[in-house]
Amino acid sequence: MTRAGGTRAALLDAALAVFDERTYGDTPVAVVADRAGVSVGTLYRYFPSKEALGNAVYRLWKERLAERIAAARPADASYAATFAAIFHAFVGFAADHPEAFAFLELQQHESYLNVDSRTASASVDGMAVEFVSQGQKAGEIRPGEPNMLVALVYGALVGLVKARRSGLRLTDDDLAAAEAATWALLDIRS
Amino acid sequence: MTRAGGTRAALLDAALAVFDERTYGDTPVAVVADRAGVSVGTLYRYFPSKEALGNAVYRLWKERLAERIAAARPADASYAATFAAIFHAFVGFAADHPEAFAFLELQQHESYLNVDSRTASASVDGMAVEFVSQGQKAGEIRPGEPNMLVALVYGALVGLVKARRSGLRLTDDDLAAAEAATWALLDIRS
Amino acid sequence: MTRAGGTRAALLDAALAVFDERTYGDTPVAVVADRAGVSVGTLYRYFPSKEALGNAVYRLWKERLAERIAAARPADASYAATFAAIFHAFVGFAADHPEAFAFLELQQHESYLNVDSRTASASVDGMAVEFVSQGQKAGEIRPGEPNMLVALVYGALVGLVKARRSGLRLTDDDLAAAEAATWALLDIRS
Amino acid sequence: MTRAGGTRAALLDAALAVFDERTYGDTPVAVVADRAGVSVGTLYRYFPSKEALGNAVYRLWKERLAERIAAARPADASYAATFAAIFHAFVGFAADHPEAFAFLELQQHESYLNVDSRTASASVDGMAVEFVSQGQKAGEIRPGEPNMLVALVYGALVGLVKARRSGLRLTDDDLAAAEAATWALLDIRS
DNA sequence: AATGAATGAGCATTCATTCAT
DNA sequence: GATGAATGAATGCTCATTCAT
Repeated sequence: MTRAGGTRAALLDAALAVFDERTYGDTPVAVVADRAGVSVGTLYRYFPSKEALGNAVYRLWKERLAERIAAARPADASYAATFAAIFHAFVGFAADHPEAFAFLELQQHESYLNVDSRTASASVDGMAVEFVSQGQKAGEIRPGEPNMLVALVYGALVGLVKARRSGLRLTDDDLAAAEAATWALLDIRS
Repeated sequence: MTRAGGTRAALLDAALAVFDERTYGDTPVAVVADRAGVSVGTLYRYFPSKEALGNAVYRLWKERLAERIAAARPADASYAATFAAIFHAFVGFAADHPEAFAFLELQQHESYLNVDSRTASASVDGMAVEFVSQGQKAGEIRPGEPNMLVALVYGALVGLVKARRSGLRLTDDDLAAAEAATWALLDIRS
Repeated sequence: MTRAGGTRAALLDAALAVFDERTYGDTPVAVVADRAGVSVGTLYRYFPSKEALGNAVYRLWKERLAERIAAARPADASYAATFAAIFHAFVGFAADHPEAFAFLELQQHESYLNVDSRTASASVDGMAVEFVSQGQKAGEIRPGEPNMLVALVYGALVGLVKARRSGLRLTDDDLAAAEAATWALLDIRS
Repeated sequence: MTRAGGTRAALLDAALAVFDERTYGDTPVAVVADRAGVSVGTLYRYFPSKEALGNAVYRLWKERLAERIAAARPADASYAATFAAIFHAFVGFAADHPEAFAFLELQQHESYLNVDSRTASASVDGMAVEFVSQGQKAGEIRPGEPNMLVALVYGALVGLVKARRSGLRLTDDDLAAAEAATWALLDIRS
């Protein structure tokens, strides 16, 4: 056990770590159990299958990401300011939990995600699409299919995090520039 | 055999098809051989291992993508026009070879790519970085770490293609809007 | 706990029930404990191993069967009447305790029965063989190796119970006919 | 490979042997493969699962038993003579293939037999029930539910073979007595 | 050259048994 | 006494790779 939260939390932590180092598909459950400091049998006491474990990890972190973004959104602010807040929440999440972000966005989960996990994922997307739609109505965000704009912005952010993961060192100024550039994707004035 | 190019080409075709339908990691070599209409033994006559096959597919299509982008780049044109050309080449490649694009950009290859494959990948990136650097010197592309800007743009493009793959229908107007938005990521005037 | 007899009896009851529904070999001890309403740990307080539990269940019911047959045997009666009494005891036992009879006679226990259980089993057989031998001496039962005749009769009865278990519906008249037929196996006049 | 018939036949032979020595449920597939002199992987090339292997063995021998009984049945003969022929076929089969007979009749297969196997099993039963029904119409076999009479006779035969398996030595005279006794189960004159 | 049978290490999962609380 | 979390050996099955034909 590596955490106060007990065995289950230790398993979720260990699973995230090793799923990130290798990949969900390339990680034997024995490796997860080892990392968590428990036996395979114990892992199966907490999760009925490897898939269930993968879904639990996925959902846990998607929900944390969703919460962080939801919490970051200021009540009254311009769209540019709101975007900045959301952008920082997103990049901050990726900075604080790089393994979690990489696991969520850089791996393919199609083959095992269940409906709850997909719902959690859709919730993050939904918030983003809604944000864009409202910005368009307010005349602050460029016109166009909102899902497409979200895909572009989300993809850009994922690309950014992926590049950092590959070794790209970025200063705070760089990140500020990244924010400005990404906002330009949406800004009606660009 | 499904191609004039012979058995090797048939295997590369089959591999791309099944690696896209499933995943490199989830695809038994027997499935590739079946799809190519040959036996496993024959597959191993052309490729010494599954990894070698995966690398060959990866490199083949990364190189085709690089060629298409290189060919698309106009000799003398504004940076905006050059960007438009590159954007179209990229999106056109994804439209013409959706399985290839998905295999290249939507899967994780870290665990098996060899140095040649990584070189081929870097060549696409290198062209993009060079384009951005020159644009910056010419005062047309916003300042900032060129690798970072490339990561943002490349990520946005990948996000766009991924969204289409997930079922998002886009009109030509939508794509024009996407191009404008993505160019705004770089445009010094944004 | 489902019985006045306490935890041990509850475990024996539960074990018989689930060993019949599934099979001794296919039943995890946790299922037995659950059914008895106790924890696995408690099961192991009463029985040192799964084998010990299996043997206890086996012996318990073999002994009950032996007692019932012994009790049914009339003091003075013709062999035909004695046979009828034994037959009824046997069939009555199977009717009253179908799970017990099925567990005893329809499963394979060779892999785990200990010597006490085998002794209990032999006691039932012994009574039958002795009955046949005496009947032969009295000129009422057909000649032949008594163990063989017992095997035929016992097998016929097992076949009958097995058929009922498989869904064959029998009236009282049918059962009377079965008794007559089975007696014919032994009757020197047949 | 232990047989001319090739790997598949060797696996069926090995499976019967070890399923008889232990039990279907208690036999790891690795033991079957070992006995057949092949690797586990090879076993799975011939049978998609352990269940499939179990069914194949079951069906193979049920069909052989059915064939032997069908072949033994004389065209024109009294019911007693026909019964004698069937009895001898049955006991002869058990004598010639004791492991097959034990596997078929002394184990529980309910948990894995598929519909084809059950059909094969029903074919043996069906022949017996038909024989009894016709004998009843001809006034040679005692009245009563034919399935019940078959269950008694079949059970008696199984009991006989089981006893021999347990070490009971029987002479030809004993077997003749067994036949007479078993026929008495059916004979209307008993 | 082509085939496909054979191999065996590797993986997800189960379950009898133990023991700290 | 009772509990149930923890253990880890065992099992069914897969699949990359080899090699005799």
